[in-house]
Amino acid sequence: MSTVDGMPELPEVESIRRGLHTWISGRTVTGVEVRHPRAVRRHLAGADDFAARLTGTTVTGTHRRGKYLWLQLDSGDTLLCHLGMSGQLLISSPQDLDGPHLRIRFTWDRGDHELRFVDQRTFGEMLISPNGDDGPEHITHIAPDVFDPRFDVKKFTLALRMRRSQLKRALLDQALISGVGNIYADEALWRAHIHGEHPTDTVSPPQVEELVEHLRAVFTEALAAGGTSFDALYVRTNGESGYFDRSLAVYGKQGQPCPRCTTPIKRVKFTNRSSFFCPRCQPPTG
DNA sequence: GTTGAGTCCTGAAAGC
DNA sequence: TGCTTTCAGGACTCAA
Repeated sequence: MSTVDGMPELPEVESIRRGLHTWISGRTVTGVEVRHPRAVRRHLAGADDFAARLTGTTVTGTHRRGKYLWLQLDSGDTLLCHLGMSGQLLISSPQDLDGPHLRIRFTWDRGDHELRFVDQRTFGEMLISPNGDDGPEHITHIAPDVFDPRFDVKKFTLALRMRRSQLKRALLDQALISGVGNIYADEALWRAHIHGEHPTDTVSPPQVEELVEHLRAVFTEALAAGGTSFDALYVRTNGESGYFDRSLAVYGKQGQPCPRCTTPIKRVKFTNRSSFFCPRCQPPTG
């Protein structure tokens, strides 16, 4: 059996954003050291340009959409970040050992702490993106998440019903609704008693409203718990692991009793990953 | 418009 | 025991 990794989803990213805001809002970047070029692979001008354009800028705000996090800079640009599978943003003492997966180090005008982008699997990345009317220009295709004031459940329902796809697949499409990953998709679908393979074009408006409410609830609970963690890959900005995994009902629980009806949770293959559901509470017909 | 396969990468687990 | 192979997982690209 392979390990189940806890990848940063919306609650984890929001938890990190809040931690970052406290530490670096109003601070000026004095140095950037890119330790691995892959960490800035989408910053096409390269690591040196990345460092040069950040050095001397001041952080004026911290923002998030879905799983993307960005720092607003006084230069008019944003420092955009996606944590990928295993990314961490650590507030570290300069005396702390670097560790093998340090990708980028930021130093600040107050030299008591530095920010470290640490990422074992290097699926995470950072880039400088111009700030447009709709946030960083590189993520204009990313839909609002369920906490965004611009999120419109009626529009979302309409978009879903116009698709000829399956519900879980649609939930993971960041261009349709952002911030939902494999874990919370399974949890919200279980709470809503809906099978992930339910056709999108026959899902009812009340079903979508209920699903969205469950997404908000599961995110809120995870955020209160500090994020989900299955192993050492995910830690908050101060290095503490989250612990929401104790509250998960179905994700990673194959063979264990459904918390509602005690039917063993099933695991099925889903586009190179896994889906977990209760075959009784979430019948395939929806 | 939608799906599926491939790509990136690491390390744990499985297989031999 | 120790080596090799397999695999997960998000976002993106490309082909069908």
